[in-house]
Amino acid sequence: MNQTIFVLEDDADISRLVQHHLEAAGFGARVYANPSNVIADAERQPPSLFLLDIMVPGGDGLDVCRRLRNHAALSTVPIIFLTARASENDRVLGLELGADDYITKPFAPRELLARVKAVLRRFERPSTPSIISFEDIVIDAGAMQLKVRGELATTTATEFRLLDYLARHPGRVFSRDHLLDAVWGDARFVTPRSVDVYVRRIREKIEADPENPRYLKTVRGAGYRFEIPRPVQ
Amino acid sequence: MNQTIFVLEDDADISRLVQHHLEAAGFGARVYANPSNVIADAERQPPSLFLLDIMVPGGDGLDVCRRLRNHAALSTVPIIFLTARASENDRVLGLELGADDYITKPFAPRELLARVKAVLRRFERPSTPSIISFEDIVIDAGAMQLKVRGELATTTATEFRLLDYLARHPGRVFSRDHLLDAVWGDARFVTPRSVDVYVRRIREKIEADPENPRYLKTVRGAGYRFEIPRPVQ
DNA sequence: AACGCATTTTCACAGGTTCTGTACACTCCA
DNA sequence: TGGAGTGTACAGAACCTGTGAAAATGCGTT
Repeated sequence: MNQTIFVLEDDADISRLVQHHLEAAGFGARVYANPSNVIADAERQPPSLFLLDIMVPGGDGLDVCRRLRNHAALSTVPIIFLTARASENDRVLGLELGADDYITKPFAPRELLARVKAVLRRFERPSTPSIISFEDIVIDAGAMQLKVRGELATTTATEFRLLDYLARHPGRVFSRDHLLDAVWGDARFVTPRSVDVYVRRIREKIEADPENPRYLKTVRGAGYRFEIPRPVQ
Repeated sequence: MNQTIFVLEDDADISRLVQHHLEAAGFGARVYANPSNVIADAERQPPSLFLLDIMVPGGDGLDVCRRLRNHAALSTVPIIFLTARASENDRVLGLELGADDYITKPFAPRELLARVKAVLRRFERPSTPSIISFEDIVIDAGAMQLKVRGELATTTATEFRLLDYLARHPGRVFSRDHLLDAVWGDARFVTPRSVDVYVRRIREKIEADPENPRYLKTVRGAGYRFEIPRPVQ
């Protein structure tokens, strides 16, 4: 996961609330009270989504929206508006400027999260093929199923995500920290050594000889690599 | 999905908005500012739906509607009108000419999508077969009936929609959040745990042994999957 | 407006599975 | 041989799901 959301909101109470719930749901959240900072930061590191209060002193959210939509690199990042109930006009204006959804204040945290997730899901790029296969293993991400030498192998969710991630970038070495970030996602506090444990369990499931792995190789001092096996000579 | 929608709308802001949201929702969208082009194009490749602005310079949407309805090949394609707020008259006229729904401007994207989907659902051809069946259960979406091992089983609306959705994508794992989005729709914000409750009730109805489901499987840490059962060996 | 019924939603708990830190054994390389 | 890096076993913690029941909601009828 590891998706970051930029929040533009000048009311400290609300922004704290929003930040808290976003983070509790596993998102990264950065809160801004000032329109110009949002865009500057976003240029360096585009977020997955903007949550913009329509009314912010010093240039309003509508203005930010307009600028984002005309911004080459940021025009595809979805935007959700936070609007006060009454301002029907603003709302419509926001939607016409290309916002993707709006939430009227006051809002329930659950609604906030539901809308955020729904918009993110809509924008999620129609990803890589659901099935990737190698010589004797097949990874079906859509079905969350793993086949090894013809047999269905059972995996836990984390095992599957880790294997899937590695197998989708064959040949590349990933550090434990990187894997924690990519697979575990949320800013959990997990020891890098846990990765070892999962690697072992995956090897037990996919490798004919877990002691001499063909696929999931250790790169000493660096991390792990999923390797496309060369035919046994 | 892969359904295309033709949009007749001369206001560039609005048409961009509409196009963007239709595409974000997975539809193909083609925008026209000019009535005659719409019909010409539609003759070559009929869309799944027309979205017509009632007021367009150079022959209005009402006129297009009339011509479409009298057009042999296109008379069955559903039509939704976009109307300005006040013009009650236009609205009535549009519906009398055979439009299937209307949306008053200004509108929320959510409303647009909801209406588009609703109309498409109404017009859905047997292209997505109304009946899907497995070894010992038959789901008849048209009749909203469920048959289990020959017996008619009664279901509530939500139970049926959930089962239908899962069964139409057999083998795929869906998270609770995804299911809420797909089955419950846009208006409600319920706990993901509610999905569990419905799954249980569906199992009680379709599974011979609800404790060991053959069809509706739990994928721990991920969600649920409707599985095509393999013959018992 | 009030009522009853069916459906939907929430909640809390129990039981089971999965996750994770730790400790220690092992391997590799200088 | 020593030290850093890696593999493994294990047990408690954390998490997830199923379940029963109650509360809330919706809906048509009286």
